[in-house]
Amino acid sequence: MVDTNQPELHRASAPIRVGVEVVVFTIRDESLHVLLAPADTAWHLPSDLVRPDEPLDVAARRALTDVAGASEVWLEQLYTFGDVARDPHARTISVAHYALVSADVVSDHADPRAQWWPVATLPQLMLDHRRIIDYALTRLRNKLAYTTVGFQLLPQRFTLSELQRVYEIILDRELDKRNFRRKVEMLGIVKPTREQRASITGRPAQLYRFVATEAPEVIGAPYPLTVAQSPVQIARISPVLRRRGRVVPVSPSEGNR
Amino acid sequence: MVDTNQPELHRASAPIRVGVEVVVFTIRDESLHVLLAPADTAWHLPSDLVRPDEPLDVAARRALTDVAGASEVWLEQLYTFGDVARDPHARTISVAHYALVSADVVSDHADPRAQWWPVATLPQLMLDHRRIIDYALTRLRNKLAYTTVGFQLLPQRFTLSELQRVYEIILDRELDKRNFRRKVEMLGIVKPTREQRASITGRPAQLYRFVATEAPEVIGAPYPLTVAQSPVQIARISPVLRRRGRVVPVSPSEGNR
DNA sequence: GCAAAAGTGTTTTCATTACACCCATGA
DNA sequence: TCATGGGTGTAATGAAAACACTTTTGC
Repeated sequence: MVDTNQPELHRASAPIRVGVEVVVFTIRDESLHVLLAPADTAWHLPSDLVRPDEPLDVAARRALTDVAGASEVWLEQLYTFGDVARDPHARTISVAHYALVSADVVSDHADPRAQWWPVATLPQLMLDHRRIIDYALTRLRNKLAYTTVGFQLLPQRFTLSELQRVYEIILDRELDKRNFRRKVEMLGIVKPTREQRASITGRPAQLYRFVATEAPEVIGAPYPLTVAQSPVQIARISPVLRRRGRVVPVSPSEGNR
Repeated sequence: MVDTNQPELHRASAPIRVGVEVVVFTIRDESLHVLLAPADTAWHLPSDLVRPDEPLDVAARRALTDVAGASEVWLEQLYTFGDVARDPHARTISVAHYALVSADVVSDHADPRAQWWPVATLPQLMLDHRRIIDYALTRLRNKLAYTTVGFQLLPQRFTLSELQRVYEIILDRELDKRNFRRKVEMLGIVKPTREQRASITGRPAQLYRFVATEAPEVIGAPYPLTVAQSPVQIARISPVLRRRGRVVPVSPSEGNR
């Protein structure tokens, strides 16, 4: 809150618990997976309560590390879920995050019971975690089209075919090889390395690395996106209009573009 | 949080305060304004603490109503600011929202000391409220280009020139009248009414109303944005690439597109 | 030599842009 | 009649989409 100068506006500090949840995405076996940990009757996202002396992202990174092992991964705040009844035990608001990891980063989990689940066939989930995953997936699809987040799902060096597969898997749609390569080339966001990768069969592929682009700030950091936007549209998203009334209940904001 | 089945993962409930803040935008005098309330030495956003028995959006709407009077307005969650030091008095995380209101809706404030400030010339602000406004503005600019939020800043009936002015003011750029009208026409998101508005001088203008479009869900609601996206691009945003490293600190996620 | 994946250009289509004049009204 | 804002169409540009064959390697 804010108005420490206007104590009359403030009510007694409320016993609301603050937690973080992390939807950890990776690509394995040609499909998008989410990391889940088992509980008694259902699975759940990596999560924890926020400590009084730590920022939200640190809590999220800790939750992630406890389950996945890795912590040096791309992480972004997603949305804050605060329904009164979302956790029947105690009023708990959850600052949900999502993370993207390369399959080579987290092969061995810190929590051995944790498992990767394909987003297409998720198990029974606790509380509102299904909804959180759905929203994270929506956000990921959106951001994939106008940012370079997709690279976070690949190792440092990758082939253009691998990059294209990332896009195809997440967007769930085939892309034209030549158009894709021309676009990536034109954007100047990859650079060939001196290495090639021998494929199991067929011609060896050139290995590329991701290369940072012009603008001063990092995707995922909002405030510095002062004026100019809309970078890196690799795949056009189908133009469908959305309906919309005049007064709208607040709910997970489509998120941020 | 989640794992009520794994109490060992949980730490004692933390004394963290949960607040909401609302960036209320409107257009007046040909520029975008934000509603602020005065405190001793600085101005601040409408805000309040979240009560244990209310959802976040209800708290936000209450904070809004207390200051602005109106409550039947468009409201969306923006981002959750949770830096440890953002409020020196007590650890307080703030679930920031933004609201769009038509100038005709809030002429008389509930709090008579509240004032509209042009976003271009804001006064001294409390805590991190400047940053919250900056981010809300970024989000608004982004969403304006691919959603129909802009209509929330207009009364029920409006002229196409008024609509165009909304876009020009927020995007801070002139738009071509014919191109703008063709686009709006093509999108089918406005419908002429039987009324006209006599302008102070010159030809009377046709009044239009906003009309909902195809897709099943409401903008601002994320999870139902299942697959298809990218509607209503009224103004193209300049194509600038953003730089991006591999590991990114979490910060106000550009938000959601 | 053949199976398998890598790599490479051109044409069509469509949306965005740029651009200038007539119309209806009140004073 | 004139000042003011409302209203209208067409051509040029540029990005996205569609489309098929050659190359390199291992076996």
